[in-house]
Amino acid sequence: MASRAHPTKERILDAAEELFAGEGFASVTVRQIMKKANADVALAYYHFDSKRDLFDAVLLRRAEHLNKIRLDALREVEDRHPDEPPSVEEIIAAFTNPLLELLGREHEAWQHYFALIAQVNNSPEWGGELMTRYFDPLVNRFIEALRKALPDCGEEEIFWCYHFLSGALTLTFAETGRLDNLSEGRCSSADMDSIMQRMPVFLAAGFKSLCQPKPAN
Amino acid sequence: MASRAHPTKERILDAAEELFAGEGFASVTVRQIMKKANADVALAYYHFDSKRDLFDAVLLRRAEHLNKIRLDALREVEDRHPDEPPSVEEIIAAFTNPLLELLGREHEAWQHYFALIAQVNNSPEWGGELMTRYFDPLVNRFIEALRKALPDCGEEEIFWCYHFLSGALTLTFAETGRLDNLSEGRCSSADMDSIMQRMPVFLAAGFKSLCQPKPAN
DNA sequence: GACACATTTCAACGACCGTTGAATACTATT
DNA sequence: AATAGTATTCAACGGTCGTTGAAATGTGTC
Repeated sequence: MASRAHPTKERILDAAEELFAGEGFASVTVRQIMKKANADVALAYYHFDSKRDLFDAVLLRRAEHLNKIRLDALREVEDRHPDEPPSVEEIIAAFTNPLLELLGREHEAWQHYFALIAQVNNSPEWGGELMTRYFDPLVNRFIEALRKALPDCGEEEIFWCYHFLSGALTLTFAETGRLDNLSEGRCSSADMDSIMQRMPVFLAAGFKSLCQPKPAN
Repeated sequence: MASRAHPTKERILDAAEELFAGEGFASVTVRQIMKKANADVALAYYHFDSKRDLFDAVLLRRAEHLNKIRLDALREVEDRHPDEPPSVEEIIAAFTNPLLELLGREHEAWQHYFALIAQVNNSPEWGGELMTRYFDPLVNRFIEALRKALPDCGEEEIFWCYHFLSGALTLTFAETGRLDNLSEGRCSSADMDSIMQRMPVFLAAGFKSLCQPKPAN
C-alpha cells in the first residue's frame, strides 16, 4: 500500500482537488476525500493541519507550475522579435495556450484544477484574496506586456479588459457543461481546438477596441 | 413583528440570498439564515420544504423579473428601426444594461443575486443545469437576434462568443473584489459607469472579430 | 537488535447539521 | 364567541462534521 510512485500526500491532494472542484470546499467532507484517497481520516490532519490548509495546498501545488510555464511562454513571444513588442494576440495566446497544453498532456488532473480556480475566482469569499495571492505576480507581468503593446491605452482600460478576459477564461476552462447544454451539443466545452482558435481572437479584439484609437468605423 | 411590508417569507429569501451569495450553498446553515431573517428555524421548513428548495426559490424569485426586463430591452432596440436588425453593440447593451439599472435602483439586493449567479454559472455541479433552467429561453432569444445581426456567422461561433460573454459578465457583476485588488484601487468593481461604457464595446468587438469577415488587417 | 523517527490506525470527542412533530399563537369568517 | 386555517415557537431526533490523542506499525541508523 501507499506506493512510492503515488505517495499518500499526493493521493490526498489528488482526491481533494477532484472533489473540491466538483462540489466546492464546504460540501466536501474530509472523510469523503480520504475515502477516495484510500487512506485513514486522521492522515489528512497529519499531512496537513486542517481542511482549510489542505484546500490551500491543493491550490498552491499547481499554481507554481502554471505560473512558470506561462511566464516562459510570454518570454518566448517577447524574444521572438526583440526590436518590437509582441502583438496583443500573441500576448493573450501566451496567457491561454499553456493551459491548453496542460490539458492535452494530463487532461483530468488539470481539468479539475481549472474548474476549482473558476469557482474561487467567482467567489466573493475567496476571489479577491486567493487569486491575488497565487496569480498576481504573473498577471502583473502580462499586464505590463499588454501596456507596451497598447501604448495609447489608459490605465483603467487595461485592468477592465483583463477582468473581462479573466471571467471568460475561467468559465471556459471550468467546463461546466453550460455551453454544451445551451448549444444542444453543437459545441463541446472540451473541444480544445475550438478554444485555441477562438478565444485569443475574441479577447484581443476586445482589448484593441477599448485600448487603441479606432482607425475608422 | 413580521410586518406586512416585509413578510416572513420574503425576509427568509433576502437573508438566504445574501448568505448564499457570500459563502455558497453548502457553507451556509439554515440556522444562520433564520437568525439573519429574525425567525425561528422551523419556519424555513414551513415556508419551503428543504434547504435545497429554499436555494431554488432564491434563484427563481429574481430570475423572472430579470428575464422580463431584458426581453423588453431587446424588443425596444429591435423596434427602434424596424427595417434593419439592431447592431451587435445594441443587442449586447440590451443584455447588460438592465442589470446596471437594477443595481442602480436596489443595489444591495441585486448585487447579492448577481454574486450568487456567478457562483452557479461557474460550478460544474450546478452551472449546466440551473443556468439552463432559469435563463435559456431568454438567452436563445438573444442569440437569435445576434444571428440576424451577424448573418455570415457560423453556428458554433455564436455559442462560443456567447460563452465568453457569459464568463466576463458574471464575473464582472459578481463584484468579488478581485479587480480592485489587482488594480490596487485604480478600478472599482462597483463603478457601474465604467462597466456600461466598456463592457458592451469589448464584447461586441469580440463577436465581430469572430463572426464576420474581416474588412482588412 | 535497539533506537529514533516518520507514518498509519483506531476510537472517540463535542459541536453542529438538516429536519420534524407537537404545541401554541395569531387572524379572519361566521 | 366559536371555529378553521395559517403562522410561529419549542424541543428534540439521529447523523455527520472537523478534529484529536494515544497506540500500533513501518523504516532507516548505529
